[in-house]
Amino acid sequence: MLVDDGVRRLRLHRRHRRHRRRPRRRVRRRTLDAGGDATRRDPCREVRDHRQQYEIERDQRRPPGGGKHVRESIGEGGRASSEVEARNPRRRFSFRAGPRIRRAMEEQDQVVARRKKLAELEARGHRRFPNDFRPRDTAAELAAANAAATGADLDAHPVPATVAGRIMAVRNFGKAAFAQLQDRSGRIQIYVRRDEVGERDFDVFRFLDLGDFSGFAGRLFRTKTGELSVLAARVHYLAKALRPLPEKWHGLQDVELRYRQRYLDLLNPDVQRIFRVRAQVLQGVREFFGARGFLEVETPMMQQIAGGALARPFITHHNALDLDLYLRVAPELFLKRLLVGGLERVFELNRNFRNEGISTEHNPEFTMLEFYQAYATWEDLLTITEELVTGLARAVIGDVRFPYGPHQLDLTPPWRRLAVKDAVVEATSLARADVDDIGCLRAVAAERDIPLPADTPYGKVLAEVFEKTAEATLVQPTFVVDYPVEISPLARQSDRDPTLVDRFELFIAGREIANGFSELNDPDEQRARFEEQLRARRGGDEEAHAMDEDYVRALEHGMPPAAGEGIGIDRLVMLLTDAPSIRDVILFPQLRPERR
RNA sequence: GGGCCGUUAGCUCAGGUGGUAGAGCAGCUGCCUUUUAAGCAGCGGGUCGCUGGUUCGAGUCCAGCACGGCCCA
Repeated sequence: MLVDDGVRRLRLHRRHRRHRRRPRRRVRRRTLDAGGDATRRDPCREVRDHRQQYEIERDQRRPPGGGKHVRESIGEGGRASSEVEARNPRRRFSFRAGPRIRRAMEEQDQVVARRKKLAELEARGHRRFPNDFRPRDTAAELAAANAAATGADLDAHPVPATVAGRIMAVRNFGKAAFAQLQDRSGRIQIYVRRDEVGERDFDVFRFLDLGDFSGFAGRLFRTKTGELSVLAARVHYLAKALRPLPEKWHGLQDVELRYRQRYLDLLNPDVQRIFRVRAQVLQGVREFFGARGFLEVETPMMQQIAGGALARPFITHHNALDLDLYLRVAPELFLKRLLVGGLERVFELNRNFRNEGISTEHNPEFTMLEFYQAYATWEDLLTITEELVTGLARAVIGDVRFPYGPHQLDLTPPWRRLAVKDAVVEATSLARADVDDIGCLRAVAAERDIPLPADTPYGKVLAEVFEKTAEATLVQPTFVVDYPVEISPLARQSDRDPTLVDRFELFIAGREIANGFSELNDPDEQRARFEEQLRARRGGDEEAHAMDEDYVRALEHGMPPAAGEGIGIDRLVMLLTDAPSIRDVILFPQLRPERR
């Protein structure tokens, strides 16, 4: 019933399209067909005629609503599709795919060929997409367990093998063939001989394409060249790939396609490796904090006040409550409420969202580790950070020294400490005394076209100049310290200098990796800081922090002295995988909508 | 937001100065029972991102737009 309905709807759809397509088909024939009517291809045709004809056809093509949807009619079906339809009128489509995708598939001769083979399999009694095959072995396990076995050993004492995976390569000899099968562990070679698998299974193999999933049962042997392979006794068809794989040698190279169709990119083992490392990092972080008595928690990602960081939030809306909500820019204020509640050591490993530009270092959603420890100060965090990051490097790379792009990084602790102002001195022509002078800083800013509103406070000017001049020069791990209070509304003031806070940021390879500080737990001071931020916000600073009354109330109930830190997981994974772009370490990075 | 670069067959890429598009892989047909990007012979496959402009003629020159990349803000 459902299917019938779908088919009918589909046909309606097609009739519709044909309507709009017809004029296009005429255009195409005239301009592109090689052997067509000679008069139509006359190169001396009057241009004016051409233009007129074109405009008439263009207007016909245009749907009544306007010109926007002309592209719906792009890529008419042509011969391939009509032939297939004639041969197999009951061919089913995925009704979830949009008409554009379905049509694109009809056009490709490769898709036609694959559908035909699927039909051949069906005709021989195979289900379209069977799901009852269970592999017992993986490629890597077979290789590891039989690494020492010679060909003679394997022949004398047969080792059974049952594997499943995607067919990545076939070398065919007519009555025998070699195939490369890829499963989650890697690849193994399969040898299929007609006199071993029999006529029926050899037929199955003939109707398999590159990219298809299949299963093989047989025994291990070694080829002339010594490669461990499965001599198949049975061939199982498991799932058809209706579309072809990317080029077998180069893989997907088009960067846009790599991100848009990550499922194809992931067939490349080098790409898989990055995401295995990422998983290793997440697991490593959990083990690290679990071992130190931290509790993993989850706090709201939809917040009524987007607090905890100076950043522009995304806005969403809750219908039942008729309430605008923000996607969180940081979990900080909620994690510190947990300190008030007595949890003392907590961490959260989850996504933040910032409504800002997209670049090689910024994705709108990114993964952040934040952890908070009562009875600790920012200086305790430095050690924890060194231990965590070097531990991850050892686990993932096996060394604390490794290359990143053109740099050779050395994470051997202790890491350098550098005051913000000293970093600016190092990176500019300013003397140490000049850095205290807002005028001098502004001059540097103007020189480098750094926009600064007239009433920007000293601390913010300093931070801007630091960011634009010094950041990129901090290649080896460096804790930058002595941050100005104006840009740190949640951090505890320094006991030695009230214009500074007890805060640090970690830079590696010119990028901010971590940000931590001793927490401000004085509710009166916190309220004053929020009010200062409100003034900046009224002055036009969209990133200034909002007032969070409940958070102040929580502090009024008493928060233990504590220190907390955030570490950007994506950037850390970039370092550990030598990835030049954050998009390389995020499975599905945000892209503009696809338009064709 | 600005600058530079890219977009050609399903994929990877060629296509001096404008003359009507090629290769490899993949696909199809045939041969081949130990190959390693298997091999040999043949065949099919393109709105050259989109829209305009210049021109007798545009993949190629010009403009705008879309998407992507890099750099800058």
